[in-house]
Order: sequence, then C-alpha cells, then structure tokens
Amino acid sequence: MTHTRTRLDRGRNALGPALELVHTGRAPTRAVLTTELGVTRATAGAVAGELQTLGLITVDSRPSAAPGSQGRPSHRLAIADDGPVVLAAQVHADGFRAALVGLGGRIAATAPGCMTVDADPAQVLGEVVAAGAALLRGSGRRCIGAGLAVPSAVAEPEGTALNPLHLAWPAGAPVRDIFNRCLTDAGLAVPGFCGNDVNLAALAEHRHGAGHGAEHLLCVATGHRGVGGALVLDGRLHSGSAGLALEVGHLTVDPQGRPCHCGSRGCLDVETDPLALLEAAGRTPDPAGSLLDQARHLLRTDRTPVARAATATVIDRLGLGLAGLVNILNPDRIILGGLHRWLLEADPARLRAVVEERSLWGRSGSIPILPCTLDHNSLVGAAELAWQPVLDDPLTALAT
Amino acid sequence: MTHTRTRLDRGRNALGPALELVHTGRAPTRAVLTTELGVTRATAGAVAGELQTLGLITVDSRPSAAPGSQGRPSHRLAIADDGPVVLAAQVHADGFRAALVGLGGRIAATAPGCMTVDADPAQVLGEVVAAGAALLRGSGRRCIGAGLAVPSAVAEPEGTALNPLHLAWPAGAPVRDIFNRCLTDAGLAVPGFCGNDVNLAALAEHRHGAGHGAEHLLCVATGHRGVGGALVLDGRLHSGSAGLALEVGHLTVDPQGRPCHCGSRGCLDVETDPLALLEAAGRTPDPAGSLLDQARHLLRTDRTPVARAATATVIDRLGLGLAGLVNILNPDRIILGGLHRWLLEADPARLRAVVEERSLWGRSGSIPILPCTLDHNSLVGAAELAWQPVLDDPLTALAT
DNA sequence: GCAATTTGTTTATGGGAGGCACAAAGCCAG
DNA sequence: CTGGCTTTGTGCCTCCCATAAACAAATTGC
Repeated sequence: MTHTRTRLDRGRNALGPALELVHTGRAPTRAVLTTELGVTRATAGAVAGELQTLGLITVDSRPSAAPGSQGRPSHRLAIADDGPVVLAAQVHADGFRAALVGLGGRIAATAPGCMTVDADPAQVLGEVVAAGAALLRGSGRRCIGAGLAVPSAVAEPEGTALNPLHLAWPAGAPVRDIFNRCLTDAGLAVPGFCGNDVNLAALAEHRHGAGHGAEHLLCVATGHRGVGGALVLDGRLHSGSAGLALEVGHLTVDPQGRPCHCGSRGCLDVETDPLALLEAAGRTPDPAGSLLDQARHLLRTDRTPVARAATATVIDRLGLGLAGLVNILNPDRIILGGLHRWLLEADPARLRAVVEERSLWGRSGSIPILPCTLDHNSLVGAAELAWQPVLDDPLTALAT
Repeated sequence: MTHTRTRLDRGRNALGPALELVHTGRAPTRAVLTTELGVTRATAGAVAGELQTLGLITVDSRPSAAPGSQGRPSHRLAIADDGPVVLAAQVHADGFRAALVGLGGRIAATAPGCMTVDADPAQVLGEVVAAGAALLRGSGRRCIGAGLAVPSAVAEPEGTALNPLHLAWPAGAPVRDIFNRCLTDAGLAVPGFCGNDVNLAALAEHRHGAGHGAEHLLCVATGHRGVGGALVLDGRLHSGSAGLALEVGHLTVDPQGRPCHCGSRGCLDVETDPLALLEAAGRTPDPAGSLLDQARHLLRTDRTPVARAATATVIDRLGLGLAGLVNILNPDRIILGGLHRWLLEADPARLRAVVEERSLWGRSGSIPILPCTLDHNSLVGAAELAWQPVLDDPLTALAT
C-alpha cells in the first residue's frame, strides 16, 4: 500500500537544533541551515517549513539578493513576530522586573515593579507573576513557560535559593516551587524555572550578546552589592554539581584588605563593588540612592586625581581576581557586567594589562575582555531557561 | 524485492556508547546495556554481537545466575583478553614508562625507562616509542593508537607542550608532532595523541578508578615537583580553551609564604610539594633520592611532634587551596594524587575539616575527598586518549 | 538570451531502530 | 517432575526519518 505522507516525514530530529540556530541568529537562511545542521537541503527545507507551520519562524516571500553573490537568492528566516512568548522576571534588592520575551531574546513587553524590603518569597513572586500576567493579557500572545532570575545561587535540581544575601529571603527557600505555585494560582498553566541572575546573564550574552560564538565564556558581574560569576562551556551553562560554581565573590584580591562577611579579608566581593570604589575615592555614599549609579557617575564624570587613583586601585583588584580565574578556567572570552563593565570602559588598557601580567604562561594576553551588550541580560537569560524545552523538542513542548 | 539483511541492520549508532559502557564497567550484561542505552533488547543484542565480531568484547557461553535474582540469567559481557591494544607512555622528570593498554584500562605489559636529564623531546620520544614497539612485538596484539602523558600543559589543537618546566624541553615544543614522527619512524602507522599527565590521570580515575560515576570531578596531584589539577565534567575532560585550565599550582595559600618562580609568594606549588613538607619538618632533603619518596617516608613513619606539626601545616595549606577550588568549581568529588594523596591518608579528618571550614555555603562538607586508586593513572589516561576514536565510532576506527 | 551558480522541492530509496511474538533459561510451588 | 512465573535473548515486520538524485526556480555575468 502506498503511504501518502502529508508533511514532515523528515526533519523531526533536527527540529530542535534548527530552531536553536535561528534563535541564536546563526541561521539566517535555509542554505545556512543546511550546512550548519549537516543535513541535505531537502531536510533543511522540511524543517524550516515545520517551524513555520508551528508559528515559530517566518520565511519572507521576497528573497533579498545579497550583493556580490551569485546564484538564486535565499529566503530569509526570522523569528515570528507574533509567535509564543515566555514570561521572564528578575528579582533584585531594589525591586523586580517582569517581561514577555519571544524567541531570539526579543523583549516584547516589560514592566518594572518595586517591593518592600522585607517581603517574603511568596509575596514577591506573587506580585511578579501578577505583573507578568497583566503584560500577557495586554499582548494577546500565547505563553509557553516562565523563567526567574534571582540574586542567589540556585541548587539543582531542587530549585532552592541557597544564599539570597541581598533579599530578605531565608537561605534554602524553595523558590522554584513557590514560583510555580504563583503561576498556577494566577491561572498560568506553564512550567516555571529559576536560576542565578549572573549565570542567566552569561547564558543570554552567550546566545544573543557579546559572548556569541565563544566556547569557554567567563562572565563576571557586580550588581548593587556582591560579585557573581558564570561559565558557559560549549553553549551549556556550568553551574557546578549543586549550582554553587563560580561563587567568585570571595577570591582574595588584597590580603590586607577590608574584612568580608565570609570571615576573610580583601575578597573580590568587598573590594570591587560600588561601595569600595566610592570609599576609595573618599566619597560618602548617599544611602538613599543606588550605590551602582553613584559609582557609575563617579567613573564617568570625575576626572580628579583621587577619583582616578581610586579607579585604578579597584581595576587592579578586579584584574587580580580575573587573572586567578583565567589561570583556573582558561576561558576564551571574558564578559563583564554591572560595575565591572563600567570599570572596564573607564580604562580598558589598564585592566587588560593587569590580567595579562598576573595570569600565567602568557597566553591570556589574547583573551578578549568585553563589556556585556544586552539590556536586561538576566531577564533574557531567565527567558532562555523557559525556552529550553522548546529548543530541545519543539513538537512535544508546544503540543499542549 | 525482499531485501535480506545479514547482520547489524540496527545498533550502528549505539555501537560507540555501548562500547564505552563496557569499557568503563557500567554494562556487565546485555540487559544492563539495554537500560543504559535506552534501546530495545533487540538493538542491545545486535550491538553486543557486533562488538563481539569486532573482537573487542566477549560474551561468556555459560550464563552465571546472580544469587537472589529470578528469571533467565544474563550472559556476562567482558573486554576481550586478546583484543587490540594501544601504546601508552608517560614521561616525567626521572624517566619514562611505556605500556600496552587494552580496553577497560587494563595494562597488558609495561616497561620503565630512564633518560638523560638534558635529552630533547625527539630523543626521549624515540626511546619511548622503541620501548613500546618492543613490548608490542612481544605481545603479538594489534595496536590501534598511541597516547602520551607529559608533565606540562598541552595546547589544543596544536599539541604543543606549553610549560614543560620539569623537563629540559623548550616551551612550545610540538610534542604531538614529534611523537607521531617517532611512531611512523618505528613503523607504527597509528595516530598518536598527547596530554597533560594530571589531566589524563583524572580522566583515567573517572573512567576506571575512584572518580567513577562523578559528574563534576576535581583532581589535584603533586608529582615530584609542582602541582597540577584537572576537571572532568560529565565524563569529558575540561582542559580550557587552550589546554591551560586548572593550572592550580599558583593559587595563593599563604600570603607570607616562600617565593615562587611565578613571581608571587606562598603558591600551592611551593607550599604543598615534597620539598615544602621536608623543610617544614626540619629535614635536609637528600638530593640524590626522590623527594616524593622521602616525603612519603616522613608521613608514614615519623611520629615526632615536629613532623606532625609540619604535616598539619602542609595539610592546612592544601585544604585552603582545595577550598578555593571548591568555591569556584563546586565539584561533587575530589581525588588527590601524588604527595597530596599521602597527606590525605596521613590525616583525612584534618584535611576535610579545613576544606569544609574554608569553603562557602556549607555544602562542601558533603564533598568526598578520596585518594586515587589506579596504579599508573596517567598512563591509563594516555591510553584513554588513544582509545577515544574507537569509543566514538568503533567501525570506522577499526576499519583500517 | 544562454551558461553558470546557487537555492528550493519533489520523488524514490534505504538505513536503522522500535514493536511484538516467541524461544530460552533459570527459579518456585505443588 | 511438571507447570507457572520471571527475566533474557532473538527473529520478523513496520515505520520514522534522512539521503540521493533529478528537477525547478531565481539570480549574475557574458
């Protein structure tokens, strides 16, 4: 009996990888998809067709001829503008931000929110989800998952916040479970995931930002207080066996430095944060305002010798910490966020020189050190978490 | 037309993973193979049959009934005793060792060799390969590859020794190319690979020794001089973007410590090596003998207060270094080799206490710290390198 | 207009794994 | 000893999914 095949009798296994290529901007056309996937044109065509019928990508009808190239021009593949979204959120010491994020790291809508300092996880996440649900109602788009970035190491696979030092949350709070409960309470029957904010920022930068194409990406960032690190190896986030990897805040960068709450002295955490910079410059920080903004203002505007000396000192400390990490991890690219990004931009040559000088075997001179490039990278990273099931297997993830 | 299929119309893709399971001792029977591979019994049977006809494994004819289990007993799968071997070798400051190693990390034959202190790479590797070729003639087994462990970081993909500090070799020596030239000169038309000795020891311990089953394995070892580290993530060696990862010798463990050739002070390298222990105990090391042996002798036999105090001091330094690595890498198991292994065995409680106390967030208390268990683990690791193509795709690797 | 080049699609073919029935080989109960 | 019960191993069929190959389409260059 002849067996009529309607559609997609091929390309089923390549569906996930293909979507990931379009998602990360590495497959602008079906021809590129063919070579990147290592399949035939027939398969690539079938895959693209299926992704299109799933409403995830679009193929433009008018092919655009690339100048200087011969042959038939390619149709361009792009993320669908009206495709599904995920709910992404970031919680930090000063408040939270909720957003709808489509494939390709595209933020479709965003809303900030504040919270009381001593709010417990259930309260905060309830508000977060409420804000997200409001955005969702306004957009009319389908939501297929939710992701949350928190300023704490997150244990895998439990999904608990191990050290939420900058929030009034108990250590070990079952954040993912609470998040999922809030989601179902709000009528959103989608799976929720959560992760550390710096880890997720690194993931986002790797897929859509300055980390694109790096094989061993190291990301270090300060937020309002505290330093976080993350490592992306071969496209996968390495968060250690318990989610506690790259807790780099307590590398010693000055043995005679100021005491740290960890019991040691001169930790990266207390020597390269906004407060350290302001104090080194002799400023008395205004407790009402954001320390990060004050430090950034200093870096951008203050050209006095004392400010420059303070900047140089903090840059040297940061360089020392980065060099230690380079010796242990040997990354091929480093991305800095938060205050570290502003420090890099204040004097890139100095930071690179310190890292090169203090890291061994001379190779590190060629390691690029770059500022992060995405707005809200933790938010986009949280969205990546929620998109992951779709990237792994679009058919089953969207089957519901 | 009906199409008669002779053999292996299935299981081709699972061949490599299946061999790896038998190789690492995780698939004693076809039934286990079925569950571990996640395929049907039919496929697992076909795979085992094909591996058998390739001469890699054996299936015993008399099934052994496991006591206390019901059902039909399984036939046991085992590495074939007369299968192919690889030539493995390790070079260190005092000489070298060549061996033939079968699947499963089984050393079939081994031969030590000495070398002049100032010999260049071509001389040394020429002798190494000659010794291996002699073993091979004596065994009558087929050789399908060669692996070399060197006490230096090895750059990937160039295969050059970046810092062979303990050999009289130039930095950047193209060790893999030289090794391959020696192999072809000796009439062995097999591919040669090389890697860092501690990295390879970690790989071997992960596959056949104390690291079995760990997902995030950290390995730290001293040899005669110098400290090396290695990390095995999800079964794959992580050696960094340029082969320079885990160069942990220059972590600072005592800011007021002795000067190190790297320019800093109190590095792990100089504070936890045999010389440091002997000096701390007030011994004058005998330059004629092996420092490692003298240090080991001290740890095993000397119960005087000064020896105990020296041991405690060095253990504390080691613990500090390990704690730093735990904070950055969050491994789920730590394996120690060389002098560090003897330090662990001299006072396991003290070392574990220091690591626990100095690592953050308390989780590390549960990280097992174990001595390495394989004899010649670097050698076995070098063999793993040579076996890798076979484990990846047995059919093409053995096609020649 | 025609060759050359690259892209996309249709159709036929085939590799390789799953499903299922059955056989085999041990326990255990009677 | 014999007939269930359980687990392991194998033969046969089916079907998913990818390749191969031929054809069609859209552009550049001559």
